[in-house]
Amino acid sequence: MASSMNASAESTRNETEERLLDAALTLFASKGFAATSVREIIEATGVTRPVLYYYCDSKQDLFERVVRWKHDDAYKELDATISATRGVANRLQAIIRGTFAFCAADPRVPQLMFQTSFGPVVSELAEFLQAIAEIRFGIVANVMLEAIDSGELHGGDAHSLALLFCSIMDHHANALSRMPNPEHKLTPELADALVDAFLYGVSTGRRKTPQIPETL
Amino acid sequence: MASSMNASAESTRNETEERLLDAALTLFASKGFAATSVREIIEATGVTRPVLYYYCDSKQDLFERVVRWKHDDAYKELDATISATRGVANRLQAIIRGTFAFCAADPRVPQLMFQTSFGPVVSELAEFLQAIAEIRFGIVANVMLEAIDSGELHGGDAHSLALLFCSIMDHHANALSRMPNPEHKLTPELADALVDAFLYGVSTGRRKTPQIPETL
DNA sequence: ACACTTACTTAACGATCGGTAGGTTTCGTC
DNA sequence: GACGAAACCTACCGATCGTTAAGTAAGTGT
Repeated sequence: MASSMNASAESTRNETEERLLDAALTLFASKGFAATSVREIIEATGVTRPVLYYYCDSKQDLFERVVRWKHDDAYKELDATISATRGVANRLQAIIRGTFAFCAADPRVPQLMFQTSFGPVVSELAEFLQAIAEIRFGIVANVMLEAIDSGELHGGDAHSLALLFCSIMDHHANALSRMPNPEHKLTPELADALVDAFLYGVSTGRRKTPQIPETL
Repeated sequence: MASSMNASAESTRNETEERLLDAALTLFASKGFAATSVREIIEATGVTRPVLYYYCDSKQDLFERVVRWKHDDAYKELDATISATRGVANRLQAIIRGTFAFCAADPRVPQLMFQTSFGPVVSELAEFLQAIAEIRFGIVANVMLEAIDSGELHGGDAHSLALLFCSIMDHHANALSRMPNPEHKLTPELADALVDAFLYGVSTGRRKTPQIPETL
């Protein structure tokens, strides 16, 4: 006892609250919303149940805070790198490198994030998660739009190309973060190679322009 | 009642059992394993709870049967089309067209299938689902291996290229099957365009060969 | 007539779920 | 040293969970 001489007290967030969020992140990321009980979360944190409800309104509220917490970090970084970069190749490289670095640093993040877009629908959370996902997608779609307008890209509309690029990026981030040592797999080298594959394809044969139909 | 004069009575499967599996598919696909209760399943089927346990050992057993049921259908079709086709472009086209058609015919299938690989880990099911996923991936990886050996593809090893292709195919199948009217979106035209994008890229600029590092 | 299987029923089991009422300690402020 | 807010506790709530015991009605073979 009396061990928590925490000098920082950064922002208004308590140390207990932080541990609660962190434990919730771990469990929600690996087991999902429905399969994770508040009892598991409080046991992992080392507090009693009313403490959790002292900091959060409900299990759902806790989940949303965990998602927003990590998503906001990722989103800010992404937005900053894009406005500091010119040219579609460089921008896509920045996006995917940043995403990989973020996911490699904490594999729980992609595991949480992607289960919300690929996993089962949690009806209470659907609206909230939809909005979160659209922010991210919108950023990429904007990059594509500018690149089409400037003649750097072709083969589909901005939405289709964004979906294609996010396919590649997200699927790799997701799949590799679930394997052992994701930090050795989600490398800048892989990121760059995937951008090249997106831009130039992997065929040895003569070039041909894809015509992706509008998906929206 | 008495409306279901189903002539087939195929195999040994009872009509009640079939309805049970179908209701389970609907619910597991949309809400996931943990969030779906056996009570919901039996209510949707219109039977009592012991009937479910008459046909299945447990909730887990029911889930595995539902997954195997649909997966086996998809897998057989896939395997057949590949061995009947030559050349990587044609084979990939056959794979993705078949997958899209299968997903468009019943959007519950991809929703169930992908939540098992991208969704939260259900520890009791992890091993079973891992094996299922590897069958599918292995088929694609084999196609890539042959195409690399024959000099049709470059830019990475078979495993990496399979991961890249599955990224594109699976993500589109998943995302579009969750939108309204998936049957109008998961079209052969989209399938073909995605194969082209995989092979030739979407850049207007000069060609360049990607070098995807090994991810395994 | 009897046994046996198939396809169900009603009624309940213990365990766990999310959430809370109400009391206690700690601590800065006046 | 009185006082309220913040941070926590014990103990319990009703609801729902997966699962089962025990019984029944209808057919089927002998």
